[in-house]
Amino acid sequence: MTKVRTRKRVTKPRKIPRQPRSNLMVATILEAAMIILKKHGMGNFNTNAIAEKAGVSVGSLYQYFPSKDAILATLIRQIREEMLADMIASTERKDLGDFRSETRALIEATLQHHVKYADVITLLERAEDDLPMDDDIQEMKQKMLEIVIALLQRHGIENANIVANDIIAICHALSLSIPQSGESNFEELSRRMQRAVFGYIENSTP
Amino acid sequence: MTKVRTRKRVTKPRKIPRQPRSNLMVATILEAAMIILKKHGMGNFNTNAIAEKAGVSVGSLYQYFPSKDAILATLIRQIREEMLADMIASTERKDLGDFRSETRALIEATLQHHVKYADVITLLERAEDDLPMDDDIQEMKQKMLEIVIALLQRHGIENANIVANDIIAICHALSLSIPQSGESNFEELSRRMQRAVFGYIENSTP
Amino acid sequence: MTKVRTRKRVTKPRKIPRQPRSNLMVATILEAAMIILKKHGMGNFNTNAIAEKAGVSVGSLYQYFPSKDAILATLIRQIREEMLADMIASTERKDLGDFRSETRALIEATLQHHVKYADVITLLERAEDDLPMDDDIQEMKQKMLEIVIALLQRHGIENANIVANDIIAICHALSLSIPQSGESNFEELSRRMQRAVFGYIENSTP
Amino acid sequence: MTKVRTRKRVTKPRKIPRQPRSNLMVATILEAAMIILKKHGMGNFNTNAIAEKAGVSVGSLYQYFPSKDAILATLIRQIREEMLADMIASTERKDLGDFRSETRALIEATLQHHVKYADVITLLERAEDDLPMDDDIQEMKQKMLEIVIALLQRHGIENANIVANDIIAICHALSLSIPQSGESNFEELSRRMQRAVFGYIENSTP
DNA sequence: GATGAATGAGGGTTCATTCAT
DNA sequence: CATGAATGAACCCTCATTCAT
Repeated sequence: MTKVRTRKRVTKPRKIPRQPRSNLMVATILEAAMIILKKHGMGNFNTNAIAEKAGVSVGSLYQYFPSKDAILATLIRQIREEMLADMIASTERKDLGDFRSETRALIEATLQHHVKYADVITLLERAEDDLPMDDDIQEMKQKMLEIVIALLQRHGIENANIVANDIIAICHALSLSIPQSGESNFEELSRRMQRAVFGYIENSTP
Repeated sequence: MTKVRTRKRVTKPRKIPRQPRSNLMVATILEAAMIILKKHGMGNFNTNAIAEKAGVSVGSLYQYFPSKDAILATLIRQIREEMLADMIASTERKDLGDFRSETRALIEATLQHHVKYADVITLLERAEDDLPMDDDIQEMKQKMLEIVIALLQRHGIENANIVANDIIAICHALSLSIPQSGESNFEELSRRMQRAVFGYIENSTP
Repeated sequence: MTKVRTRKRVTKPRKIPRQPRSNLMVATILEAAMIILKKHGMGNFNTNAIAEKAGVSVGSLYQYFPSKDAILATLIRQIREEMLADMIASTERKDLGDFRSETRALIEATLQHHVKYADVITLLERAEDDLPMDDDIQEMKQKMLEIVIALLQRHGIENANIVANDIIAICHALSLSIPQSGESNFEELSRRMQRAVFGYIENSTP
Repeated sequence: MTKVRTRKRVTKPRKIPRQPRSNLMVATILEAAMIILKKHGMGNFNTNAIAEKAGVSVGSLYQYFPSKDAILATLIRQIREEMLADMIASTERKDLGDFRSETRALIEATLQHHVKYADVITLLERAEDDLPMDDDIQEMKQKMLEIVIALLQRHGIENANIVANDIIAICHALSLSIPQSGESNFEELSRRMQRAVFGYIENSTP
C-alpha cells in the first residue's frame, strides 16, 4: 500500500549557509537527495537514505535542513532558478529579434530543461503542489510567466496573460512525453512544441 | 514531513459485489474516500480515516477492498470508465459530421469531466502513475487514444498517432487550470482548448 | 512474521449436541477443520476458512462451538479418544499373552495412529500444550498411561510408573520421523520402536 | 482464541553488531524476548511487548532485528550454538575413551542443556519448524548429528545413521519430562536416558 | 559541529466473535 | 436456527526527528 504522512512542514533551510564548508555540505546533501530521487523515486526518498548516500550523518543533515521537506523544497528551488536563468538568457540573446525566433529560443530552453531533469521533474512538481512552498518560488514562477507575457506583448499578441499561461501549460504537457520518447528526439519534440505554440497563437478559431 | 511507503500492491476489489447491500457498502466507502481525497489530499488518505468517514469499521472496508491501493485503483477506474463512456457517447452523436464539430464535442466531453472532478483528478492521476494499474485501465486509456486517432484519420490528418497523443496532452494540460479559473468559465476554457487543438492540427509551421 | 494472539479460551463445545442434524453439523465442521489443518497448517486455521470449507456460515459454526479453540480441542479429543480405544482394543486381544506380543501390539497400535494422522498430530499436540485442555482429556491420557503401567506390572517390571512414561515418550519421539520416512516403512519403524522399548525395559545399565 | 499469521519472513539480524553499545542492545532485546517467552509463551511474544520489557522503543528493536521472526531465529541460533559447542566440548574430553563413557558425556551435555532451557526449548523448537531457518542452523543440526554418528561408528555400531537419529530423538523426548520432574533429578534423568540409549543400541530384538 | 542511536506516533491489515435480519 | 456483514482490538513495521555523547 501507499502511505503518506504529514506533520508540520518547514520548508526553509535552517540557516543560510555562507561558509565554504557548509556550502559543500549542503551541496553534497542535495546531490545525494537528487540521486535517490532519480534512482528510487519518492518511495525511498527518506532522510536516512539521503544522509547515507551523502556520506553524512542524519544529524548533520538536520543541521542544514530543518526537515525533509526543506530538502525537497530546495531541490525544487534549484531547478526553478536554473530554469528561470535559462529563460532570461534565452531572452537576452540579441541575435534573434523576430517573434518566431525568440519564441523558438524560449521553447528550446524549456525543452532542454525537461530533457536534463526528465527523471525527477515530475516528482518535484508533485512535491511542489503538496508542499507549502515559499514565496520566492512563487515569485520565480511569476517571473517566468512575465517573461512570456512580455514576449507576447512585445509582438502585439492579445490577451497575453492568458495566452502565456496556456502555452506554458502546453509546453509543459508536451515535454512530459520525454521519458518515453527518449532524449534523442530533441529535434522532433521541439518541432511539435512549436507547432502547438504557434498553432495556438496564430489561430483564433472559434 | 512527507512519508511515502510501499509494499505489495493489490488493486482489484476483493469481491465483485452484486447484492444491494454490498453495492451500498462499496459505494459508501468510495464516496468517503473521495471526500477525504478532496478535503485532505493524499496526506490523510488512510484506511482508518476512510472507514471512519464512511461510518464503517476498518474491517468492513477490508471486506470489500483488499488494500488501500485497491480503493484508489477503483476510484481511478470509475473516473476512467465514465470518461471513456462520455467520449464514446460524444462520438456517436450523429448530428455532427464535420471535423470541427466532432472534435469540439470530444473536447467538451473531456472538459466537462475535468470540471466535475477538478479537485481530485490530479491526485488520482498521480496515484495512477505510482500504482501497478490493472490491464483494464491500460485498455481504457488505449481506447480513448484510439477514439481520437480514429477521428483524426477519418478526416485525413497525417501522423494521427502522434497528433492524438499531443492534443490529448494539450487538453489535459489546459484543463488543469480549472481549479484556478473556477467552473464558471466553461465556455472560455472550451474556446481556449479548441484554439490550441485546431491550432496544432491546422498548423504545420516548422 | 508470526503472530499469535490470545483472548479468553473456551474449549468446551457450546452444547452437547444430540440431534442427528446437530451431530452432522458438528462432524462437518470438524472434518473441514481437519482438512484445513492438513493442507494449510495453523497459518490458515481460522474460523472463516473452516466455515467456508464446511459449507456453513460462521454463525452456525459458533452455534456449535463456543470458540475457535473449542474446535481445536474437539479435534484433539477425537484423536485421543480413537487412540485410547485402539490401545484398549489391542490390550483386550486375548490371542496374545506373553509380554513381547502384548507390547508389540500396543506399539503397533500407537504407530498406526501416528501414520494415520501424520500430517496433523504435531500441530494438534502443540495446540494441546497451549490450550487449557479439559479434564476429560487429562483423564484419557491418564488412562493410556495406566494401560501401559498395567501391562508392565502384569509382567513384573519394576518402577512401572516411570518406565511407562518413558517408553511412551520414546515411542512418541520415534513416530515423529514418520513424515520424513513415509508411510511405507511401517515394518521398519515398528522394529526400531520395539528395539527402543525392549532395549529400555530389559536394560538396567547404570 | 489463538491466532497465527504469516508474511514474508526475515530471520537474519539486521546488522552484525560489533560496537559494545550495539551488542548490549542486542543482548538486552534477546533477554527481554527470552523472558517474555518464558513467562507468557508465544501468545504475548510481540515486538511491542519485547521492546517494552527491554526498556527500549520498538524503533530501536527494529534497528537491530529486521523482524519479529529474526528475534526468534536468533534465540534459536543462540541455543543451538551453545548446544553444539557443548557437544563438541564433551567429545573432546580425552579422559574418557570407552564407548559408554563417551556416550554418557554426550547424554549429560544434552541433558544439561535441556535443564537450563527447560521453559523455552519447546517453544523455540516449534518456532524453528515454522520459520524458514537459515542454512547455518541446518548446518549446526547436521553437525550435531554427525558427532553422534561419528561416535557410533568409532565403536563399530551398525546403521550408525539411523541409530543416531533415533537416540537423539529418544534423548530429546525424555528430556521433555524435565519441566514436570524439576531440575533436581538430574541424576535420575541421566540414568533413564542412558538406559534408553544403551538399551536401544545393545538390543537387536526383533 | 558532527554523530547515529533512540524515539514513538502513525498506518496497513487480520480475524475471532457478535448480532441484526 | 442460520446467515454473513460488521466490528475493532491487536500487532507489525517505518521513518522523520531529537539529543546525549
